[in-house]
Amino acid sequence: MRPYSHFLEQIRSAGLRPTRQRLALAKLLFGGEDRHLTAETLHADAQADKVRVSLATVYNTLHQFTDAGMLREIVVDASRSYFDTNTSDHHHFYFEKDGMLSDVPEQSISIDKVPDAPEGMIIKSIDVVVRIAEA
Amino acid sequence: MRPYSHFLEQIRSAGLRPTRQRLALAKLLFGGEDRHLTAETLHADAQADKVRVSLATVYNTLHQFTDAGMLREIVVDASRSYFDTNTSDHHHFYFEKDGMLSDVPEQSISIDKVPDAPEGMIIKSIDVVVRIAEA
DNA sequence: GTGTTTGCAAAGTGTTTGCAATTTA
DNA sequence: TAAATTGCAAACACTTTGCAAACAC
Repeated sequence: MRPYSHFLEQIRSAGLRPTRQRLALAKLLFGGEDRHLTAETLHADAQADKVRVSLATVYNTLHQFTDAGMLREIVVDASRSYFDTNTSDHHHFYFEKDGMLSDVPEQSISIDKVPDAPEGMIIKSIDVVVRIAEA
Repeated sequence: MRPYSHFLEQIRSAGLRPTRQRLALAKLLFGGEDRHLTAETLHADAQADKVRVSLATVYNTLHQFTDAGMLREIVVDASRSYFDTNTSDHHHFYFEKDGMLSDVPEQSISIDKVPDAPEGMIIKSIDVVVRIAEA
């Protein structure tokens, strides 16, 4: 597990004050394996970990971390926001039945020929979602 | 413009009764060029066309048409549902600034190597969204 | 006539906001 | 102590639902 100071520094360099809540959430988010999450699941994790954080603060923090490039938002469902601690370029399987996300193994998909952005615009990202249903 | 009977038949074959509302919406949806829309925009179009339809019925109809394969739902924004009258396999540009969608020209992008679906599951679709921002 | 569909208003869901109290620096 | 942050509850935007009246067949 990374040292406490790592999270502290990470939060500071995002221009944010390392509050108890942000430190606890950063530890949950970045302290282990990469993960996919929603505000609800992170809030539940915090509670399970006996960390007192309001849902509003979870939302604020998720957005602040996303703006700082520490998280990536994944849009797969019209009614829930997902975030990914892995901000590198990769694609997702979305299991519609249970609302779970997982990464598509890097070598198993590839995009040829990236389209040009219209004049005066830039491509922010190319998001690929492979929707999975039961056979 | 397609004849009235076309829409009537299209709705019937979806197992739905061709009500005044469904006919009017089908005409708006399928009577011209392919289009991208939300419940709100379709509702506004109906009003502009002097068609009295409630927003609830617009939502119901969009889902019924989607289930019947007449529309395709496009997920690009965590807080709004988009639909596309073009149900064939193609990808989208999403302009974050104004919430507009447009098709990616077919030849300008291509997916190599489609990943395998996990055991016992099937790939329902592979959705590609190219997010566009101002330069 | 029977079963389907509509429209309304109410309820629901996930998310954001306003603001006083608290915390950080 | 000045500025940032938190938590609550209220507000929000979009969508769904319950149900009586209207409609299709």
